[in-house]
Amino acid sequence: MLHVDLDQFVAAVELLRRPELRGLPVVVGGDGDPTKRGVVSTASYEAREYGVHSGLPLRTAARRCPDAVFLPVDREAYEAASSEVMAALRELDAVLEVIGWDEAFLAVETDDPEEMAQLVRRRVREPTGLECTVGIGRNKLQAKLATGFGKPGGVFRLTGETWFEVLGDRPADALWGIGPKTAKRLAAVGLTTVAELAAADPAALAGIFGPASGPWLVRLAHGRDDSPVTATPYLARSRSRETTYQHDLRDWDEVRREVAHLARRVAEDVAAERRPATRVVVKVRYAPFVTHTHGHALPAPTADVAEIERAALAALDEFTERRPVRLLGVRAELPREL
DNA sequence: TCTGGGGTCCTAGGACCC
DNA sequence: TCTGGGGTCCTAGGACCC
Repeated sequence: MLHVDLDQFVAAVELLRRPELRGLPVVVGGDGDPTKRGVVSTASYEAREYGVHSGLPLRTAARRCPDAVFLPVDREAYEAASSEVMAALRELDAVLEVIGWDEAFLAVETDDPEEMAQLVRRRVREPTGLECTVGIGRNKLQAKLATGFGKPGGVFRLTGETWFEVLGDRPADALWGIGPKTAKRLAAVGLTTVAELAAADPAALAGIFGPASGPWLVRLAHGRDDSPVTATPYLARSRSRETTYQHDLRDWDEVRREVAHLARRVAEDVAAERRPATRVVVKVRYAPFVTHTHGHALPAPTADVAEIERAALAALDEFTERRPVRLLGVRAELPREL
């Protein structure tokens, strides 16, 4: 299994069309104005030296790195670049599973995976000008984790034999699927490293994390993963639109108008899927960042704009608090099969 | 550090049914 | 008349990922 991950993808796409910015700290996020509400999408390696990283508030990024060049997010440009990369990968003799804008798995049959990985890097670089890192593993989990050790612009292999040597002493949240919350709960029961988690009793963890998640955490720590690489086209389970407002909304009539607007945009996306929505959910984040959702199954599946808008407004009516609103969102759920 | 936007999957609790 | 047990569906929230 090969895991291909583009290096500083969003920033790299921007540098391709603005070569004069090469070598400078570049931060892409929001509408490019670091005084506004928004977070960093991607920071160039130069900006990362200043402690700027994805998810950091733009205002904080500007404080840490005042000389950085701030650029607005240009989704279409990244989607176009992503399509070029995936098209190049599709030329290879392998099963390709796209897992994001800038990431994919390749299942290959080869005696020399390192050579294959270097071929992948060339095949991406030649048509696109973009650099990537390739992780090699016996399964997707190993390959995905290997990539982190090859960054940037390298190749790294992880196997069952080297797994604990490389990862055993790392914190549990080095694993793909363990974040800060789970790491904290694990630490509370004395499990801080990957090796410690691997040695834990799956049944005991089932009691803490649930019947599926508990045993899965232990398998994860062993680097076990039997999920296949699937080239089957992706079928979205939901479509959503949300907006964080530059200034909190205080007028509930305006809140209603905004929800109606988001609902119509979601309905357009749903119609484009050529599948009806089965459920509509409204999200409200109040000014102190407290977030709630309300939603209902639709009486019958529909892609009708007016019905989805009506369902969203009905869900909004379940919110009785009239405090200032920071974010509104509308999500439509789609059936698993057509 | 006043914390985006678009997704996925899992869990818990209540309703409801037999 | 103070109260079983199993199954399924619905809803809200949590956690994680890119």
